[in-house]
Order: sequence, then C-alpha cells, then structure tokens
Amino acid sequence: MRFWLMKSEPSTYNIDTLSQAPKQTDHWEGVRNYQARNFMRDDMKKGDHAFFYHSNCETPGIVGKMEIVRESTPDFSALDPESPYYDPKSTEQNPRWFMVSVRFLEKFTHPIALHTLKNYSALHQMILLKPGNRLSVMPVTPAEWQFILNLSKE
DNA sequence: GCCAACGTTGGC
DNA sequence: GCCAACGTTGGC
Repeated sequence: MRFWLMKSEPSTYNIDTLSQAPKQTDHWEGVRNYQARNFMRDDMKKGDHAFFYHSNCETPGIVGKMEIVRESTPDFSALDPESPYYDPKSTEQNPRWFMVSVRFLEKFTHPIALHTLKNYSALHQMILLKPGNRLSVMPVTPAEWQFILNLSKE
C-alpha cells in the first residue's frame, strides 16, 4: 500500500464535505497539474491511503485521512463548459485530466498544522515542506505517514 | 526549443 | 490581499 497527501482549499471542498457525502465517497476532481495528474493516473492504487490537507486557509495543515476506492478515470469536469475546471483541450476521446475516488476514513481530533509539521526533523524531507512546492497530489513515505499519524493521536 | 509574459498556487 | 515561486503558453 502506498501513501499520499492531497490538498484542497476548504472553502471549496473540505474534510466535512467528504464525510457528509453519500457513502462518504467522492471524486477528487479538478487537478490541473501534470505531475499531480500523473501520480493519480499512474501510481495511485485502490486501497492506498491519503492525508486530506487544507490549503490556502487560516491554518493550513493535515486534517484527516482517506482511502483510494477507485483508480483513475477521466475527469469529467474538464469537459463541462460550466465547470470552473473546464479545459477545452480535453475531449472525451482524448481526456487530458484524470481523477480518483476517495472514501473518508478519519477526521483528526488533533489536526496537524503546517507550521507544526515544520518542527520535526523526521519530516524535513517531505515534498510538502520543500520550498516552493505547489503540488496538490504527492506521495508520502511510510515513515512520514506513521510519524504524522502518531502526532494526530497526541 | 528558447524564453518572456502570463496565470495560478498557497503561505502569510 | 500581497506576492514569491512556479508552471504553462505561445511567438519567434
């Protein structure tokens, strides 16, 4: 099983939105970055786990975890002219963007703020913490995953 | 294939 | 809301 971190702006979609969705499952639509897309399309497998990260908000950080329940399929929002994620260069025959489906697993009683993550040398290598990083989907190592899970239980 | 201009991300 | 860092676009 592999581990991931996926960002969302909570004003658009947050961990409560997911936990209140039917079957606590939803599409992770709207990723429009090639590297992030490639992770979802090529490397994410059913059964993988992912942290839910709130970005661009008062306290950015990891707020919970989820499970990948469906591997990548074309992101239909790219085909919808009404969608903010519309991309005229993506077509049904030749889709440019992909998404996975995720299921809510847990909302942390102690979310871990970005500024807290930065305090631990065990996490210094996290892609999330690399200067200038803007990836919205990225891998997390098993050691990082376990370390962060432990923090969430303190 | 270079690279300037532009748009986006996301912390602060 | 600012703005630095980065990715993408498109003219040449």
